[in-house]
Amino acid sequence: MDNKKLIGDLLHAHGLKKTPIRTEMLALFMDHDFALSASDIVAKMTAGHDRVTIYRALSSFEKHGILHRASEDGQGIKYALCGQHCPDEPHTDKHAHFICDECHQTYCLEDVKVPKANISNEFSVTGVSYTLSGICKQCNR
Amino acid sequence: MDNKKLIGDLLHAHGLKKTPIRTEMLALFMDHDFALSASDIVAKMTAGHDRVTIYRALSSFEKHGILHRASEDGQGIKYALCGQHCPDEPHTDKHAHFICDECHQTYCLEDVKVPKANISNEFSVTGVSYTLSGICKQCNR
DNA sequence: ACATAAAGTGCAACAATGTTGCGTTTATCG
DNA sequence: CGATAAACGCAACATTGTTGCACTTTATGT
Repeated sequence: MDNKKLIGDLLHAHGLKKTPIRTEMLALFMDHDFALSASDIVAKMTAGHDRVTIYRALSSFEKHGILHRASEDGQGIKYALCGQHCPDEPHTDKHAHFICDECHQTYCLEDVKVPKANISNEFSVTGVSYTLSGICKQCNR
Repeated sequence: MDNKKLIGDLLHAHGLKKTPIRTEMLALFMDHDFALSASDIVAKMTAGHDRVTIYRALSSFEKHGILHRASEDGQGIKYALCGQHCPDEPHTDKHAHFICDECHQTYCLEDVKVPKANISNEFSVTGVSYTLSGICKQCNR
């Protein structure tokens, strides 16, 4: 796949610069079907880059609707690529996520929509998160 | 309310010892209708106790089905009291939670049940979490 | 009441995640 | 090419959570 071109366009479309680090980061996200944390990325990058750079890139990507938070299970925030039509904050790409108890990967369940909330109107709901856990497709074999 | 007696019974029923620290901790949970984190508790306790002690008490309470994790939003794990009939791990008291974007408190929505998951059987689901966010009843006034 | 075992507490030290400030480098656009 | 804004790297720090070890307190049986 020619992700290089795709990534360049993606960055450009959001007014971000196409740097080697950010290109490699997005390539990593495209190469995995599960979510990645900052430390996952640091570990997978070819050259050893500063953690701060990764954190700042992730924040920027989230703000621009390129990535969304897939889970934050105490071992850090994991991000995944947003769908095609996800705008800047607030994100609208609302689907469920799955966290594996064995390998601790987080998967986006794109086809599982987050259920509508039915709740006392003392609370104003603006966000919903729906997260399943158990054993994932890989560990299940 | 005579929570003192209640708390003693609760601890005893789980084979835990009734110490001043743990009694005060549980009293704190009974006095608040939102979830508390380890640092919340350290701040609210009358005497300055070691963080480690609080962490270990929280873990113990969770293991014995006295507390459950209400949220873990990056600023730490918040716990809340379990319902009457919650057994030891795994917890079965499954309800939704609400996190306020303004005051950052977490509320248990005891009457909002967690929706059933409808998901590919490549994944084995054993846990579900359903968390709403927005503005809470206090901040909404 | 007393001894004992188990549970609970405190201290020190540590690991991991995430942030901020600041100076330098790099990409992009005219 | 030159200017500007974004991106990067380093140092330093805050917070959350853990572990090992020694000591204290609670509950239990006799």
